Amino acid sequence: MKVNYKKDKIEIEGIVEEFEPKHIFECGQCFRWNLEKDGSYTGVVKNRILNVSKKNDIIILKNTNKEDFLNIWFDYFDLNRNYKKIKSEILDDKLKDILEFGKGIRILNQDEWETTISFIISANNRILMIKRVIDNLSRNYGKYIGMYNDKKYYSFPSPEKLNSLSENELRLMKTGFRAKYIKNAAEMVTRKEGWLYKLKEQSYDCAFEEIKKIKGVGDKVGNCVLLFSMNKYEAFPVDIWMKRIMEKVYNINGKPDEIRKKSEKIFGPYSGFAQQYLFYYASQGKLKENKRK
DNA sequence: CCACAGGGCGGCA
DNA sequence: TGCCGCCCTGTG
Repeated sequence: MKVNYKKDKIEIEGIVEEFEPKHIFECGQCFRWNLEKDGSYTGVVKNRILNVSKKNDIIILKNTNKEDFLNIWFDYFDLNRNYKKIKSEILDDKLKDILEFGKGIRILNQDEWETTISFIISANNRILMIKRVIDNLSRNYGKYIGMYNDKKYYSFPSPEKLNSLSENELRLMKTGFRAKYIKNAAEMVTRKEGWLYKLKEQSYDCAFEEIKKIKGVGDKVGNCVLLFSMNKYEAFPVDIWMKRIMEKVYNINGKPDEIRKKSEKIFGPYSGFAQQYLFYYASQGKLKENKRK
């Protein structure tokens, strides 16, 4: 991997096979990246606005600088990890097409708090709605960061800010029955200072048990938070799509936790990566296409 | 009007 | 423990 720092952008060469913006931002792990007219993606991470695109096998980061690349983006995009190697570890005949379909997926290292709230919102919800609710929260209760391409951007609201809101105010953001869960999460994270951020250092089992103490965080949401913000790659979120694809491809069924344990036997320490390729494939409707053939 | 979508809770056996 | 009705909201 080679990084070139230019005046108005940063160019990354040599990882194009393992970095596909569309697949990274649309595989269901994040909700604050949006497609621009020119095919690039713009997103908000903490209090930064970043634009990502790919041209001629070069990854281009705009609206940033070297310092932020080294301090934030390198870790956020998981650039220290060899995805080619991971894919070769989990590759089998059954996964061949699935890994090819989702080529260039990377698992982002996202903020624990934002990820927790985002996936509480995801319960029994659709991606478009989830994005809308997160946008409502940020626009109304986050901090104004600045403009990019004539659009205004806001940070994700802090635990303290959301804790200061009433359940009804949260409902006005179209959170629905999840409002009380968000309120509970904000209370816990505000009250037990540092609690949420320490989970990253703990074992999967311990972190899983802890995160589920938040109302609205069950097995599926908890696994998402651990996988997408706490480097717990044995996490294996099982939703309806994962049930479908694990049954169809591996003939595995049962309760979510049983599916997770059986999957770990197949994929080992790389379960979380395998999950992301499988989920993306299934949720994009590729399961049905195979059925017709 | 009804089904249902990327779950989880609480009540009840 | 395990099952089941219910929950906000938007879309078809």
